[in-house]
Amino acid sequence: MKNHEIAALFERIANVLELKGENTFRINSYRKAARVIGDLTGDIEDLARAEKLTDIPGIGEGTAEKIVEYINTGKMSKYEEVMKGVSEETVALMQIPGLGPKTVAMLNRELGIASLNDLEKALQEDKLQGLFGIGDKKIENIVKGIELFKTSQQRISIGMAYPVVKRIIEGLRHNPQIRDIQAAGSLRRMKETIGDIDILVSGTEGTEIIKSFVNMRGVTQILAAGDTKGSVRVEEGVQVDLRVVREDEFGAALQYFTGSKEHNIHLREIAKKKGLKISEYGIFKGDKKIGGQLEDDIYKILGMDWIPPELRENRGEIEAAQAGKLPKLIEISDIKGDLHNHSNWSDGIPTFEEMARHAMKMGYKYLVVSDHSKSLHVANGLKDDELLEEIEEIDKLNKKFKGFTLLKATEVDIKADGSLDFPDKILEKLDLVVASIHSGFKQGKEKITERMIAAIRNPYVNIIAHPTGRLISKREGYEVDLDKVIEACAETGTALEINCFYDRLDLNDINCRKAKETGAMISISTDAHHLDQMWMIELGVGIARRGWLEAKNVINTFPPDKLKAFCKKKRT
DNA sequence: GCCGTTTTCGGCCCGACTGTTTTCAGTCG
Repeated sequence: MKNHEIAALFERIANVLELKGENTFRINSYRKAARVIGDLTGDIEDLARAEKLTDIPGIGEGTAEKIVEYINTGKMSKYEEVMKGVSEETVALMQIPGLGPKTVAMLNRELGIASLNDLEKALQEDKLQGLFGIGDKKIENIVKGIELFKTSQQRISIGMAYPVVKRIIEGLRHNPQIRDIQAAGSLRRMKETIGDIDILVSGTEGTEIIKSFVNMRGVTQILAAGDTKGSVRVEEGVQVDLRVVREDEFGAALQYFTGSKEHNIHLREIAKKKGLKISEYGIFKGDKKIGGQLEDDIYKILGMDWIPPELRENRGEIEAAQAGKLPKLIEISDIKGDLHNHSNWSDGIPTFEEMARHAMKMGYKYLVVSDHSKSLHVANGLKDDELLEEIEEIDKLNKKFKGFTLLKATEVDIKADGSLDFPDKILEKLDLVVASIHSGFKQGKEKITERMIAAIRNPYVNIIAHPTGRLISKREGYEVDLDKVIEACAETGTALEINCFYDRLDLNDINCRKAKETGAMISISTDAHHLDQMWMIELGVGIARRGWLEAKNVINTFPPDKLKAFCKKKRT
């Protein structure tokens, strides 16, 4: 699948054209093309073969030709043409905050600066002084920008940002000057990584609110503290911005600061065609404000349904909302249990009983105990007889519970040759089987795909855990043909997992949507090794919502009997 | 480069801030 390669090429073309001062609308169309191709759920080569490329919004004749050229020859002449005389390093300079295309182009033209090294050297030698449009302040800002670029490039996982937001909102909620408080930005959209955290407040006495915000526990550095905006760094290393807006503007501001940028641009285009205007202050007809207190105002006035934040990525949600065809997204309250957890029998901390009590407190009807299997020595994987013993213990314990069941399971290793780490005659004694890959990551794509499909075809395997093996910003996943895996799951009645652990979030949103479209079921599970990790189910539900999933697509929304029937069906 | 319930040509999202200049370009979210 070449989707990401092609998207990256268009993104690079856009960056270089920007540096070269090309027409901004042309640049934006390359960016848009890059974005829609990156978001496609299908294979772009299939679309090219079917001559359907121009059906994709944002792809016209010109772009389609370039895609076809790349698919057929492995080259894109437009890309090679624009890259002449420009280095990637020069283009990368535009990522430094405060340096845009105009400044980078000017520095390159006047001083031959083509890399970060060149720029730092020129700064040391005071060479920027006296250039057109460059004053002392600008130089100071470039120095600061470089520092910022070096230190704070990384986005953090939503799992790290989420507790920070909860803490801040809890801490401020009781402040009498505050009427509404709500996280915005990519966190509200439940994106898997977060750049910085945006929190929006409506209320009077902005100065007072900001003051209590910047003096909160956990704040390590105050970056700004005015009367409408405060900005701090917290001990987790992330920047948090708090904005105070008027009550009658809260909805419009929330809509605006939630984004995504692409979603908002599309909405404003629609508004413009209707003779309206949207800004962070409201929705306007001429000079007259016709809405903005509620977020719903904006969508309603534009003639569409309110769109859940997780869908706001300009991936077709606006068209669906106009047609009244948005999915009824899964809610956290639909979840009846967690289907992947570890106890102190393998590498987890809690006992069975502690796990069960915690699950009941969360309102669950069932919880799966799925300890590791024997090959995974590092995780103290269970031997055959230990698993049989575990089954007996759980059976005994279950007699104590009413309206709740611990389900007997394993997270069985899919071994390097595709066989499973326990024989079928043991697996058949379990309520449910989770299977996953923990070894042989370096095998080729074909081999890994084969291994997985062999596991999927086993009649006892119900869930494939963390299907791609990626760890966010630590490790790429193993190579696997996920399309084939999804098809095999759909065909056999096997579920794919959204692993909720904050550095996994695997499947991701786009693959979830693909699974839904193909007809494969999903399990949302935490892979918790500790009771304090079971809350992460919220992250998984967020990813599921981003993947357009409804409760009916997710097996752990099923009541106990229906879940059991789902697992049994494969065995018959 | 894309796109069309005013358009096949002439548009293409909005507002704030900053630093530089002397009315505005560049950058950002």
